[in-house]
Amino acid sequence: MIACVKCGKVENIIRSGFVRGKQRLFCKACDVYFSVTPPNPSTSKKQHQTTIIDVAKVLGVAPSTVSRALNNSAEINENTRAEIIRVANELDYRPNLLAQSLHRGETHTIGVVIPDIQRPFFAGVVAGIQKVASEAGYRVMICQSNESHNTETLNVQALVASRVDGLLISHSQETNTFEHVKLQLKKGLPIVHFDRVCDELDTAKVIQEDFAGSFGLVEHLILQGCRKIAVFAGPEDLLISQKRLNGYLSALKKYGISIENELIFHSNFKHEESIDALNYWFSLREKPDAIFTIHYANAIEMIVELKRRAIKIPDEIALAAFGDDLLAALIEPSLTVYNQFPYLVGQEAASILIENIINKDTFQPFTKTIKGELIVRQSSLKNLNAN
Amino acid sequence: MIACVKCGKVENIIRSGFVRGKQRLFCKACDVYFSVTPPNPSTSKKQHQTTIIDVAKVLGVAPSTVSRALNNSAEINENTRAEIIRVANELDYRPNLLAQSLHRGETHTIGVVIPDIQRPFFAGVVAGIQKVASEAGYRVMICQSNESHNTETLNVQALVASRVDGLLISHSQETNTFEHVKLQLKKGLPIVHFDRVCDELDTAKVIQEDFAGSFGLVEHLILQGCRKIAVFAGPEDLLISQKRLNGYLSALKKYGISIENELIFHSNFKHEESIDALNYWFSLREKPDAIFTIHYANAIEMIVELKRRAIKIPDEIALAAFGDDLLAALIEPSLTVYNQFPYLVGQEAASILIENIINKDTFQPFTKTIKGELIVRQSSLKNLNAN
DNA sequence: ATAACTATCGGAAACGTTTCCGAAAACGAA
DNA sequence: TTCGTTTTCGGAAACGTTTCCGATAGTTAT
Repeated sequence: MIACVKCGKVENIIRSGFVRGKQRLFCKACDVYFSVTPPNPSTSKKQHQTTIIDVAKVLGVAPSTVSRALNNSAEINENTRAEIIRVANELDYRPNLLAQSLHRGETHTIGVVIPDIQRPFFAGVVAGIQKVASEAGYRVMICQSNESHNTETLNVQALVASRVDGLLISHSQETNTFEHVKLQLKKGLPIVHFDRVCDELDTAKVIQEDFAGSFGLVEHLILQGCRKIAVFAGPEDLLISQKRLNGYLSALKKYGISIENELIFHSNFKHEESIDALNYWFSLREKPDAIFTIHYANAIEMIVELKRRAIKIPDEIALAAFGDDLLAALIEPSLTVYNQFPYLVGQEAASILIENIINKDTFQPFTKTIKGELIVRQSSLKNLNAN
Repeated sequence: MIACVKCGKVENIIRSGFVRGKQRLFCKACDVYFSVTPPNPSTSKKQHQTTIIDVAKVLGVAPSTVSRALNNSAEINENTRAEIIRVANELDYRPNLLAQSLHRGETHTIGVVIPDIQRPFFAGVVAGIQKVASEAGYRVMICQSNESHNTETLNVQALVASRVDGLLISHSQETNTFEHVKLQLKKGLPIVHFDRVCDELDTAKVIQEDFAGSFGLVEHLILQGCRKIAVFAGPEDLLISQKRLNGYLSALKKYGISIENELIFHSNFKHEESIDALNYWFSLREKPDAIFTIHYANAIEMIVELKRRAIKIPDEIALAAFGDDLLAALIEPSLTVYNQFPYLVGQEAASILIENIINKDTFQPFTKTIKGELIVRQSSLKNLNAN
């Protein structure tokens, strides 16, 4: 028979139901309800990371004293501090950043949303981001959208839940509405866009010379004597595709070359589409004498296919592409490209975001353009080959 | 004149020093000390992420009620739950994972330490890791050691401070002592090694067939008629280099080919060393007729250099390498390789780690070997070219 | 009417860390 | 000795969330 938790007597106890799998009792004398608590299971000493409380116990001081010692406070005796630091090192104390960040209201973590880490451009950007972040004492949390708007939205939500101090975003191909970003911007979260930016949001941006780079590549093809230049573009909604396409159109216009719609092929950058475009263009009565792809991987795919068809590059058809990689230099013929300097893009983006985080109240969003470089290689050198 | 905080009188007040930039006062009547607190600065309503407390205030319920509603508790009325969920969505409530993880004692985050994200092998591994982790509800935090033992140690410490639930580690080239990992293992942190593992630690491991892959590549070269096969190895301390070198040695032995020390070149995988090795080998009285590199990037570098020297591959010298990439297939001559399937390595490693995290008390470390694939390409096909 | 049960809400305390404050001892000046 | 200062420690409360418990109203069975 169970005794009352208040008076200790058993004669006035009646049952009062089962709640949460446990018998509840009522003492009529005291007007008190209570549960029958099972015997305390042996709380085995569980392995865990050392806490400030563990260090404090070893030394017989308060946790606040340990904290002061480890954090350059003036209100700690130097001998006490040295002793605390000694024990903390002995016990391999590592601050719990969860607790620390919860208290401080900042995590020193920046979230990065990119389409695909396996793409050399984005791997390069991430490397640049990590370099700058690391030097500024920030961690980096990377998410991949895999070109899906929905995944991108989930990524943003997960990073917000992790309470990142700021976001670096390069949008997925699919993303054409931006509520998920707008909402966080409104809440005051620092956000910097890079590469695939969004013109309707007042964020800082790091972009490349999409227009000028494109213009320069097409101009170079024109100066090589090309007159029927086909362009393999991306989705019509994708801002960088629009800009690069405009550079193409502008170069044609400058040199008085008429624009032919059948030479403009819109795609989702897929391999099969590279082949489709080639098939289409080579079925025309007048074939193109040059191809410009706005994403270099498609140019690689086309080089492989043209070589398979024994079509001579650049004699029969020249190639030029936006973006660079070691492969572009080593494939034969080597590919004429516009190098975007992804590592530098990453560095700039991280640098601007950190400035935004630190000077949150005064930061004014701006756009930083990273100047790329036209690299002429074998794939477009028609005149040289004419010798 | 300031009044006593206790009795409200001013006549018994004396000064009692300056502490923390503020005047302290003493009331002789009450025997009470206090500071002069400056007027409360206007606490402007600061923008922040919505908390459970915000939702609770809107509805006039307790925070614990909101928590119960959002977490499938049985002790919440369905109407109350629906109302709370409605308001939470309206206010875009996102759980604060810092607080949640602090309470639950787990972060659902796994830490990954790799040498370099820009290396396609590791980018592929990371992609595989992220796939499995994401499906299991885990986040991934990636750190790069940049082949430095010290940076690797700092990475581990940072991840521990972030209270990751487990670690996936591929060691840097420099790392030859493992105290930093042993310490965390002793604290019960789940750890899985992949690729560059450590044999002295009782962790689960995901490895490739270093020996067998190497053996197969060298055997293939021998069957192509090569008899003076040079090997471009890594640092002597690096375990994967040792294993791949052993595969080389074993294949030579199987076919009764004597081992010549000048054909074994140890390096740190640097580009300049690729050139150094070629210079050395071509200065020998008897030049090698094949080269096996244990890291494919060096083979690429050598192909470029040999072509520059107008040395015919594979007629004069064949090449084969450990590791694969698109570039290996597209360079000319295309490179014979052992493909390690990095994405699969990443998937397996993440899968094992998550199992370790979930079944922490019963998990037994084991080693999983990922079977790779020998891919014969142009760089080693001597017999075919003899026609 | 009494006993026993169920449903569901609010409050308290925990997680680890930080920072503010008072307490109290020590010191220096008048 | 009194007044005024400095040093430095411990305690309390905050950060956001979760989970345990009791409180209390309602329901059912005897």
